[in-house]
Amino acid sequence: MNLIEDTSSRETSATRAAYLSLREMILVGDLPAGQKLKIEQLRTLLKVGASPVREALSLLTSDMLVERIDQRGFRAAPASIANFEEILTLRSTLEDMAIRQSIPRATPEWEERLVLSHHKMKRMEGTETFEEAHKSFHMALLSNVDAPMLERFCSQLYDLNIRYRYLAAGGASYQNRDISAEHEDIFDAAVRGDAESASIALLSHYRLTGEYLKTQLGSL
Amino acid sequence: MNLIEDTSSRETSATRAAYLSLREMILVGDLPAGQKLKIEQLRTLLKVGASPVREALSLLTSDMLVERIDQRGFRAAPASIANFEEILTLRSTLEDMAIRQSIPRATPEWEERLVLSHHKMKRMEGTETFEEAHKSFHMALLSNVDAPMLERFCSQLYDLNIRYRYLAAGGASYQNRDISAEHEDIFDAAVRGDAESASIALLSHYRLTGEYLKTQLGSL
DNA sequence: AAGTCAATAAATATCGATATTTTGTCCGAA
DNA sequence: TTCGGACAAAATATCGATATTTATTGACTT
Repeated sequence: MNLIEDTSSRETSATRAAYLSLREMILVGDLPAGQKLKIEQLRTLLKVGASPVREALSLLTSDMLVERIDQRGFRAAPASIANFEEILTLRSTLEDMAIRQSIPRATPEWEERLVLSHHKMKRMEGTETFEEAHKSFHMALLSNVDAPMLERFCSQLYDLNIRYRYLAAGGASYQNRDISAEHEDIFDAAVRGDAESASIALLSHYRLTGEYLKTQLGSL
Repeated sequence: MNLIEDTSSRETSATRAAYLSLREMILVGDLPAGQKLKIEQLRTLLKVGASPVREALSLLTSDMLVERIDQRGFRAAPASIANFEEILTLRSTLEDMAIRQSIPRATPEWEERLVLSHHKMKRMEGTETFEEAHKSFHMALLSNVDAPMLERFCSQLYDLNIRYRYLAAGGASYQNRDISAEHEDIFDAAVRGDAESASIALLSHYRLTGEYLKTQLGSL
């Protein structure tokens, strides 16, 4: 009897499931930066064998979220102010490059993607799925660049940055800024086809967020 | 009795050995771009179990030398002119950034590293270890940048580029250029502390190599 | 003859057990 | 007390076997 996949069937491989779980746990801080990641411990936590766990951890080294020390296992990538600043610098350079390539190639489909993701992001403000929508918006901005590796780098760096947002979230998170307005500026310039303004607004957005986060990250 | 490691003892883990072998095979083209990489086949070739092979392949996806398709195994990353051009563009941007940070931070140690690697590279001209020395020289130029991720990106992109050199090596490899002189220019500017000139010379070196390689890559 | 579906073959993914290496601890000698 | 060094415990790395999934073949229907 071929049971229709309704409840318990596997959507994907155990490795992929483990990869996604571990990644999320590292991003939000359930697995703190620098922590040793013991195979056996994760094996029981994720209810899979050692092989998928090891493979997932190996894949996470791609994303620079996990460090692998030969013969000595894995650990969650350490966090530091210096690392945060490097992420910020690289992100600024690469996203600048990407958005300046993306906007001039504007197509109706791209504009629609942009409008939609911007709308969804505004709708999600304050909810727990905002993070996801926020990333979608930022990636949509760059999604028209015909450069897969550049996109991948930007996505990686975006994720690395998220971790620091969660790390900073402990402090009083009141910000003296109107973030929606910043997004609006980027969005407007992009739709208008003004790559120069869009890039400036985007980088300003990152710089301001970066400076704010740094004040909250004294603990590092 | 603690036998000194002389013949058969393992230098490192099986995974690391497999990783290095596979990487080399992909770089030089023994495993052609786009080819399916079957576990069993590699398992017997490398004389290790399936786990280290899978783990090595997972690690190689970090380097963008291997693609992983869930539930459908691995394949050597495809090659194309577009990919080659993207590598060239990213490399130019990132190495420009790196060398401009690296040179102003010059220290005696760094200068010595540079002099040494440059000397070794000249000595190796025409030999089979030239590739290695060439990479060492280029990495030494950037090695003074206090930005681990940037260094890693540059190193990755360098390796990706190597593959195209091997792909192009079939054609008549006569080049109407004096490559030693180009290296000399970069080296002199770097030692002199002239980041601007060094960057210009470096990027010119990459651009010229890129244009030459493109003429040899018609087959893609 | 083309397309579909079932049966077979091949390859991937995963598990459980074991070997190897690293880490931690305790004891004795300087 | 401290520094090594052996022993014990823990964790990693690896293997071999098996379960799942995907790819292939070939008969059967239209």
